[in-house]
Amino acid sequence: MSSTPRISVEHDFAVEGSSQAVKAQLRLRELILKGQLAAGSRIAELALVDLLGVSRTPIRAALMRLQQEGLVEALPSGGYAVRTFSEREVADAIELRGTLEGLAARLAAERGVPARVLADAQACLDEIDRLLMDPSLNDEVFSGYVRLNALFHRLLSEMPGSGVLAREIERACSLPFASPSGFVGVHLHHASAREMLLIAQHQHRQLLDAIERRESGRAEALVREHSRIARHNMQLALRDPSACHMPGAQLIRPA
Amino acid sequence: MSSTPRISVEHDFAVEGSSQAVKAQLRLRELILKGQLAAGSRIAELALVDLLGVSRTPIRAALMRLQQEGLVEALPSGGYAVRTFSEREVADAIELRGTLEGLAARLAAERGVPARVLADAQACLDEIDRLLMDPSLNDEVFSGYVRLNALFHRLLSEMPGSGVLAREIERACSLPFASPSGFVGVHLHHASAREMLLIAQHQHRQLLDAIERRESGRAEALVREHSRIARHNMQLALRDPSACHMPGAQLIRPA
DNA sequence: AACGCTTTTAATGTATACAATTTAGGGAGA
DNA sequence: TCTCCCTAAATTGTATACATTAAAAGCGTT
Repeated sequence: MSSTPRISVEHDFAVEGSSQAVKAQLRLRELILKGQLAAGSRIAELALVDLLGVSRTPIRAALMRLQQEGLVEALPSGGYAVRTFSEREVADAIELRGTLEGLAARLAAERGVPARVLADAQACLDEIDRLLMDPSLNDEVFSGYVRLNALFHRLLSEMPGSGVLAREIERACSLPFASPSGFVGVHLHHASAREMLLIAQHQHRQLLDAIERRESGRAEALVREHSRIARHNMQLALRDPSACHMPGAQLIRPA
Repeated sequence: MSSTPRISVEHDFAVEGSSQAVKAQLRLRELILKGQLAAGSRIAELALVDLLGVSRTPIRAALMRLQQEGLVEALPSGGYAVRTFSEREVADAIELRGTLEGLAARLAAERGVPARVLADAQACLDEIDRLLMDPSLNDEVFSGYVRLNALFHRLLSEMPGSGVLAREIERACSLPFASPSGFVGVHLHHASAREMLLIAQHQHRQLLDAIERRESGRAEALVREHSRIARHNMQLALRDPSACHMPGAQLIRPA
């Protein structure tokens, strides 16, 4: 890459060095996504005190934040429960993300993007190209793709220079199956695995081209179509849940 | 109206009968929007204890919720401050709402809308028509318009039957100047006041027609154009701030 | 007089005790 | 046996005390 990405991915070691509330939030999210808290079940705060080793105050703060993220829902009688999602809700969340990213792409094309950000995005796509030249698609290559794909989408959300929109997109991506890299690993052991990534990468290239040419309508349409891949992958994953080892997949209740 | 609206507007008397945290949230929001807490200033929790008469615990909960609403921002050194908005941020928030409502309109047209909801929306528009027949446009008529306009947009957000999307739209409307009725009172003492409302109402009618005819592209485009009225009103308001008595207007910092 | 350091003050983050509400369980009655 | 109600346990909501950290004021030095 031409420059160091300014936004780093969350790492587990970030759990240390922050406030107890943030620690609790990260640990709780991990517990929910790994399925260690039964989907749909009530979350007892006292149980988390023993489990996380912090008092109820930061736990309550973490639960409120996770509610805003959408991972837990507030019960009418008080307290929280691990949220579950219907197939339609997942599809809607993906559609929502696609629409928001489409808005970002349109505004980026209309307003113009700083050369530095465009260069970063180009370098990110070059990096993905380099990865996809390897036909083996082993786990290392794959996790590299996931990281770079997330980076590209993050750069896209920053292109219009709108904090309001960037925050909204980040919110929409907080659910793992709504995020750009959510269902990307569905075909991993499937023949069409590499093909899908090549198609997605082609859309990445066309999108960046449209933004550079200030073709806002084309940019928006491309992003929306791009999000359909995630939706397609989701439908595949629900047909064969065993092949889907995405964190949080058990939160999706079968139809 | 043909049926009682199932969603009521927030009333002040709802402050009683809820939890202390909700009371604090509503009271705090009122304080911020009325400008009783200086824009951009830090919010001392202990000061709110005296001001609101509740302990710090529900106050902290309220502040976290208001942060998610966007009215306050977390300071890096801890605590919160009353948030301020640039003109561009306000414009982006309006554009965001327009885009989300556009998605709702498109999905409503594609999926179809329950007859009951459509009837409610029609009745709501009829009611607005009846109001606009009065050429005087006094305060009572005007506040009635604001209420019915908010109701119509609420019905729109529910039309696709997507909780995910409805929640997101509600979030986007939580900022008063991003909400559908935010800047609607700008022309109140202006010659073009009634004209603008008539134009907006025409767009309402066309939108509902498009949704009923399942013309999703038209429906989405209409809603986006509809949101441009709010943007236009905002620009008018910033030219003549004295005429703008919208709650929270002082949170917008001049360019 | 201006800058920097130390000390003091005040504010937030956290833990815990208490109150109020909810939920589960058991017993009496139909 | 099922239902309803009443009691008791458990859980959440709230208040408050404590700890930790940031802000501010005062003092000394340059």
